[in-house]
Amino acid sequence: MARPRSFDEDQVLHELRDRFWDAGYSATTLQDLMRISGLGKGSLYAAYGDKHTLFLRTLRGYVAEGNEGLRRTLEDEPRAIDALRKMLLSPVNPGAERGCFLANSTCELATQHADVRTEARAAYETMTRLITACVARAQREGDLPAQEDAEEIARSLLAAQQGLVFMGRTGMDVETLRSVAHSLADRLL
Amino acid sequence: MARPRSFDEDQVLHELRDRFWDAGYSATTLQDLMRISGLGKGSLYAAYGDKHTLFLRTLRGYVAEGNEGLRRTLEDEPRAIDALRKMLLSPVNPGAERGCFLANSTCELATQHADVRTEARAAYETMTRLITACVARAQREGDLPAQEDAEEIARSLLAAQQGLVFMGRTGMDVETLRSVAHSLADRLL
DNA sequence: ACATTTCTGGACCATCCGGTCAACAACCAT
DNA sequence: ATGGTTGTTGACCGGATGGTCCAGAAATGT
Repeated sequence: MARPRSFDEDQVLHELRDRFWDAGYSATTLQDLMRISGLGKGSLYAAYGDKHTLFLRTLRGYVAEGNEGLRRTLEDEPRAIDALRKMLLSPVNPGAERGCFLANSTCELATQHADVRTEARAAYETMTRLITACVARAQREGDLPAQEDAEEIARSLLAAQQGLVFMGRTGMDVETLRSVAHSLADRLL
Repeated sequence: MARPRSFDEDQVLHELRDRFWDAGYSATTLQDLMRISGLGKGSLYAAYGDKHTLFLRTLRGYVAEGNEGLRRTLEDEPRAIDALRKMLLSPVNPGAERGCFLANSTCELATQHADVRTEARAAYETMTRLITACVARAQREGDLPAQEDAEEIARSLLAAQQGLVFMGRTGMDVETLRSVAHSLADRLL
């Protein structure tokens, strides 16, 4: 039929996402996107639409991957309590200063872009559901008190985890961060 | 000697801060700042320096006020445990979607502007010290186990509080937010 | 080989950006 | 009243912005 794309759409999307992640939405210019992808303006617009649409695609891709990763983390672990602990400790890693792409974007754009707010809320509701299921499993396995509300515990865990993500974003050193994470895990689980 | 300022420097600073708060740094233009303050470009530059310097002044003012407010909250309450509870619950209010100016700014700018990162880290260290002192008081008053590390508890509380601030920023409805906050308070205090 | 269709790159556009500057206005001390 | 000093304003600047568009390149099916 016709000439095919000369680049891998998903790979470019990942590279551009990294830029949005590190620089934020407003501070990322079309020139940045061109330089990083190696594509011309026309190609970018033809493939992804305008800057905001492109951004939303990278964000949605990130959320989808994150949800899938969380689901795997929570289901693969033999003991649910260990999975929850792993989830809570996940913000502790050498790349913590980058924070979370979704969280950064939410903080930057939530007031002005309703679609980002919607995306964020949906993502955290999904995560809450996944974590709630895992909490319920931990209760069945006898590792968490069965009389407590599973969703309430899940939401507390998620909030605590987001707090850790944020402390990482401030540049808190990994050792302190790890200590706080363990402390929270001990108190909440 | 000469002509005095025709505007209140601090009041203008507060108005401009609100704009940075809601729109973020990059998305706030000089035109916005002019429109909101009612001042010309020259006046803004003469009074506050360039955009970034002006932004840092609003941020530092916010941090200073926040620290002072926290200090008062923690010291005024007769029982330290009540003060800590109040602190943890403070992100629950109708204006929660705005989030925290410092947190929003950190998420947006931490990667690129070292001075914002520095400001954030300093602010959270100060808050940690204030909270640690209050935790120690709660231990002396017999409301928290005395053998635990006060700073560790303080950091956990601060992280949890920041997590709540963030959940508010996502637009989580106030009732759910309050429920999570109480749940965290019950588990951590 | 060719025609068709799509992709590609860059020229082009109007607008807006942050920042400078000089002319003018307002105020105070004398 | 006047002079000196500072504040204020808006015009102006070079460059960057996001976005459009078109001429030509490239790859496919025939």
